[in-house]
Amino acid sequence: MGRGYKWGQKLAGHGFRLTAAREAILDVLSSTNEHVSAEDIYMTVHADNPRIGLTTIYRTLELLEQTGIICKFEFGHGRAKYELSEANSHKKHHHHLICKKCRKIIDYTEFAKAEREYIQKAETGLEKKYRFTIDDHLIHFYGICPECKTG
Amino acid sequence: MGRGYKWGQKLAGHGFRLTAAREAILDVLSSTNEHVSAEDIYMTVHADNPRIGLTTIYRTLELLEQTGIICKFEFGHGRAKYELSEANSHKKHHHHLICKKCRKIIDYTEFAKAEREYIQKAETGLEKKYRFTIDDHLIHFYGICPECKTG
DNA sequence: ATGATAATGGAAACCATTTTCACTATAGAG
DNA sequence: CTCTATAGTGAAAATGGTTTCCATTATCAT
Ligand SMILES: [Mn+2]
Ligand SMILES: [Mn+2]
Ligand SMILES: [Zn+2]
Ligand SMILES: [Zn+2]
Repeated sequence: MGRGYKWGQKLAGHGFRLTAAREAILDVLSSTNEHVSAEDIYMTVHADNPRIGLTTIYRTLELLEQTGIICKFEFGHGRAKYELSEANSHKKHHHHLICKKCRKIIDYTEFAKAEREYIQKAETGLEKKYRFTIDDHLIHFYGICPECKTG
Repeated sequence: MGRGYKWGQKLAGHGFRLTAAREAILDVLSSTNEHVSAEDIYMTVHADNPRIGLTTIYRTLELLEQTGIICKFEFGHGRAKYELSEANSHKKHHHHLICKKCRKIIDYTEFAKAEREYIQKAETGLEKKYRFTIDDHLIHFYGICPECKTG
């Protein structure tokens, strides 16, 4: 029951195999708190295993997103970024604080109570009024980080 | 004091001219409630004035965004979408409800009180804890619209 | 082992957006 | 009004992240 076991189980549950490439990609995602791009992952994986191509990175990221193992974010900075989903990391449910200048992205988990209240009220109300079935939400705050203010 | 007057003033305040192309683009944005892409705008503008090129659409959208006249959204569907900013339309402050299947986007303005409470609390707290200066936020809810459920 | 299917990598294609560059329109000086 | 500097423009080319193609390889069930 090695490190890959958990992922193997997860993927098998969706009819996929845990290959070396997939494990390498999941390793990168598991061992960072950053929000990494396909190319970030490619470069890290490539250092250890140059046989793994960028195409496989993209394919795997799509697969992992479909199976709910990772989340994809388009912060509007050109390239998509990924992180392990809540259920698959020790990260708590969080939202993002983004510096408009340097593009730093901070996960914050505070204000959970106030957030739950608002989200819950809004979701219920929107489901009723617009007859949507809502299953996800996204909250970003934008501003200037302390480094960019003084710099 | 024609229709373009207001825009002329706004742009002049930033050192820009109100040209025919810019007015045409602002007309499109003013006369829709949808979230339109550069190409949407191009096609509409092009019908009346085929001399206006797509490059100018992109350039103008960037300019209008910089001057705060419009807002750009990257909903993650490949192309950016634009709408007049709050101050420049009769739309109220709103957020978005998005169908994951058909990509329909609904503006909602409900829950303003609960939202203000949460936003206010979060912003204050985040500014204090992370020393950011926050000036914007974005909230999206995702789900399936009624048409896509029955379809 | 064998055949069926899943996974892979490199090259090419895709496609929204940006850049380049030569040209045109305009405002402001004189 | 004319001249000139500058702002604005369009077509074509470039860009760059992502996707598709296709021939090859790995893996699973029999
Ligand atoms: Mn995050
Ligand atoms: Mn909107
Ligand atoms: Zn910053
Ligand atoms: Zn729908």
